[in-house]
Amino acid sequence: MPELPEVEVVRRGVDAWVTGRSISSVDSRHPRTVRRHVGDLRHDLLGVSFACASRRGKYLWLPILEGRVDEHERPERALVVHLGMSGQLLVQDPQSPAEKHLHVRIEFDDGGRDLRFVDQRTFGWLMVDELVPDSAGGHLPSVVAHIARDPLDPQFDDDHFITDIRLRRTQVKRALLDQTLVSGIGNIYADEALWRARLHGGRQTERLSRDRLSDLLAHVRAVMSEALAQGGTSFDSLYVNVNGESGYFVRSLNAYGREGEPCLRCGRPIRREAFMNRSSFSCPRCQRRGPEG
DNA sequence: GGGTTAACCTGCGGGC
DNA sequence: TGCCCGCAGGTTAACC
Repeated sequence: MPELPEVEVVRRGVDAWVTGRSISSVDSRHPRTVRRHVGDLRHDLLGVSFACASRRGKYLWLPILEGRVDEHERPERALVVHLGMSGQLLVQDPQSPAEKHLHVRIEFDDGGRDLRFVDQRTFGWLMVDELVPDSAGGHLPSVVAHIARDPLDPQFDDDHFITDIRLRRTQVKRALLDQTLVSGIGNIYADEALWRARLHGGRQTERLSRDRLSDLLAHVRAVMSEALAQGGTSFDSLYVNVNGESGYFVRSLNAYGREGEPCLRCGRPIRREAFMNRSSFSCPRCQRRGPEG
């Protein structure tokens, strides 16, 4: 399940392998994968090259350089990628066989490794989109404009976030998963940050103090930074970096997926509850629903 | 208009 | 062995 740390690992890999190379062919095999794209992906990408890969939350994009690589050219379009739940961006030897769920393959005129979008559940997608100005003088794809900055973004405004989340008057886990409030957090890291902050996800945001929310935000940053350092979280082959390798952070999870196992702080069995059509994992003693928790 | 829910999708594991 | 069902969850359209 790619959340911010996993997407950042992929961004770094794509950036290292793909930047500056000229595209010689585009093979799009699945209509859902480019479903948001209004033009012809092949027509839009043939002959162009990519500038340095960028990311906001779980969205990744490769700015398009229309002509020869020129550091002074300001890209006006980008190839935007969202991995969904099971999407993978792989950098492969052109001779290696097609993956079972290979949906898009991009080859380069230097004959080196190609770029492949593989996705079992087809929740992921990619598209070419125009770049629009952001609030800080930079540019980002228009489809990403409604997404909030992520907690690892140097320009993330903590005070603004804490004010906004309290105004929402909703449950704190619901708010953490709302990408328009703060981006990059999915079910796994939401549960992990809440466990570290000793907060139950069902607590109402307007009843939490600014200090409590600031502490939660610090835990969000900590758990994501640690996961990033370990290459992300992998439960199976569904999440891998561009070389097909899994991360190791699953070994460091304290709550997610540990139903019935002892809490590493107090020893009580971790509970699983249904929440927003998915599962939430928490400690019944450390993370109480009441205001005293 | 903002909060909430269901649908999208495929593979896997458990139960029968 | 094979079938059926539930589960996994990011995003968004539709609903309240």
